[in-house]
Amino acid sequence: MPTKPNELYNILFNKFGPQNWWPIDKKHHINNKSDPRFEIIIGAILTQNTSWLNVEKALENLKNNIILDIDNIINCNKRKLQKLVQPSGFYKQKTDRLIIISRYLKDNYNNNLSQFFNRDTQTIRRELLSLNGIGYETADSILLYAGDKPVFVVDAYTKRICSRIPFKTDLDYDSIQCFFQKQLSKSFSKKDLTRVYNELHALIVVLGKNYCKKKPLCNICPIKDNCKKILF
DNA sequence: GTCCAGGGCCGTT
DNA sequence: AACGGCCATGGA
Repeated sequence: MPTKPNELYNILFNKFGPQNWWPIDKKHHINNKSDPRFEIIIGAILTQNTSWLNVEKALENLKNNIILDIDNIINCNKRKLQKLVQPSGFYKQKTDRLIIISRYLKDNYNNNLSQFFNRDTQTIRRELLSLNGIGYETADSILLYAGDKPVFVVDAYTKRICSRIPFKTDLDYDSIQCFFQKQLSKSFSKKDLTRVYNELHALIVVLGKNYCKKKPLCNICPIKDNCKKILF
């Protein structure tokens, strides 16, 4: 029997424990009465093909200069915003993307994220994907981690791990997402799916960062007995 | 110095 | 549909 997603989840959870994503700065939002969901949206854009360490530097810059909310992104001088975003790389396009989604949320939802998220998941997803700079992974990260929607996020680590185990799925985004959601729906009750998708994606990132790297560390990998790609 | 990171867009086949 | 070039920074 080939390894299945719920087994991957169990192994990684037992090994690494709960990850409690998405990482946010709670103090900032308590002190300023700002919406932590917006920081998740910002972080999802800033982390596009970028290490989280660099994203943290940009988020620090932002929080040291402006309270993290929609209006402050829109009203901030663009050059200044670019300077703050710079450590996360691709800073010009990322600055534009922050402004685009902020404008969108202001113009269409009056800065009300509860109103934005309190709708059909696929409708929200289509809207996010229509924005320049929001692709599948960014949209789904926002839906899962900010919107608390049962949507499985596929990233480069997920694709790499799927190809190595290997799972019985094609390796394009939709195929992998569909595969995980279908399989995990069989193994977990509906009320647990959001939490499971949340944890599993975070756990996959831990595995991909530390073991299933481009040059994999198969000999010490926690899933080596459930994976065919032994190459150390 | 080289490689890589929690992608997405756009132009070319 | 699939692929390549491009966008940029900082840590390992």
